[in-house]
Amino acid sequence: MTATKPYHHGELRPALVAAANAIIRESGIEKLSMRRLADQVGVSRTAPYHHFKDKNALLCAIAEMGFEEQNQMTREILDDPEDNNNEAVFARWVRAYIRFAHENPETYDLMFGREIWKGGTPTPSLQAISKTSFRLWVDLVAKMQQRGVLPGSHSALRTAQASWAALHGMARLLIDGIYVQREDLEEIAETVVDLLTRTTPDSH
Amino acid sequence: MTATKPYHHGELRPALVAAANAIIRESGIEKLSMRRLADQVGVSRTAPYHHFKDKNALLCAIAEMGFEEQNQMTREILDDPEDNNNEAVFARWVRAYIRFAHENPETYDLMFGREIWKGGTPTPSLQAISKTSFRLWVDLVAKMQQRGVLPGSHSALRTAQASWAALHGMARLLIDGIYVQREDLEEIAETVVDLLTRTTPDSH
DNA sequence: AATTGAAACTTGACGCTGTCAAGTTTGGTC
DNA sequence: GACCAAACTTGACAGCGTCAAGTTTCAATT
Repeated sequence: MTATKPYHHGELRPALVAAANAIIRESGIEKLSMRRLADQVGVSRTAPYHHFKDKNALLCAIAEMGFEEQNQMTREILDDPEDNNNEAVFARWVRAYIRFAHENPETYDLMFGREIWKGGTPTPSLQAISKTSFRLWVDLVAKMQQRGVLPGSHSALRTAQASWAALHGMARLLIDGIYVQREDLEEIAETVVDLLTRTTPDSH
Repeated sequence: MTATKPYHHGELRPALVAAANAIIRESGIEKLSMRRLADQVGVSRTAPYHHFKDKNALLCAIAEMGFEEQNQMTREILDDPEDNNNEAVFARWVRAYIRFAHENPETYDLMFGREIWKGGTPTPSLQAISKTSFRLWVDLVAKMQQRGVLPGSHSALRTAQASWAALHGMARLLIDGIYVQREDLEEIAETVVDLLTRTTPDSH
């Protein structure tokens, strides 16, 4: 084993992302600083700037990973071969979405929060993947409309926007802990699903 | 006019709040610093600390004002004497909520955002007024349930939590500008209202 | 095998931040 | 007129993002 640490780290970029993820997971985004991060990985303060233009760029990279994970999750549900059960798919997705937000609150904040989308400047690639992510959601909504699980009274896009807003609001409720006891969240999610999926009286 | 500025400002606290509000309105929360604020008002860096324990306390005070404004808005709609029109009240409230978020995005962020509720420590008085605010919302939801505008399938509390999540999600959509063109927002709001207010088939 | 150029990394510095400690000025009360 | 508490100031410290200039290393060309 090479005891003397080499000048070149060799795997700095992935190491940085991993360490950054660990920090935000354990201490929150506000505790993540470029200097602390560099320290943790064992390089000098400015070394990270050779792999990320900005702190913003670093945060975007983390958010991007979050979208990748979430998209994969969505695709699994969308492409489930033995998806005979019309009703359950939508509820399953909602549960999965909330679970993701619950298990990765800080990443979720980066993905959808002010830090990047308002304060900072989302990377082109981040914009791209978030767009893809939403498109997947629209697809799923359209499918649910065809099945009569979601009402077809508005376009798939509008319905997707409206229902995603509901989901996002719940995630925020969960993460920020306002207006809600954490134990109640599951029941609230159920309520949201019920409110959204009540098909119109003209079913048949 | 007293040309030589006196040692005691006399109205520092309100002046600070006003200046802080102006700063966040024009430049966003991230541009608000205690030093810049003090500078703007014309006092030394640490003068504000005699009126606010913390930066956090200052932010809480601003958020509190936001809740006061919003609560007054809610009460006006709740207590409207000539409220004959069952349907419209709910939609009106939703529009008002979204308008508030649209016109005071930075204040809205403070009221419900991470900065205070996760990062910082909400003042007791802020907690109190936000609780009041939510209670008003539950009251309105209960009223709407009695009128059959909102479904009574779940308790007023759950329904309020779920529907508020939808509203909050829309506000975030609007403010952060993700997944949505600003012009579409009105139509999306309408969609949300439609989704929530479709009364169940068992109306009578 | 030596040279060269780019990439990875370091140290130093600047201006910004929140806030603590200690000192100064002021207005009101006994 | 003395005194005290409140309002306010200056100085200081540690931390932040990041730019500029220097050093080390690796890999490819000659």
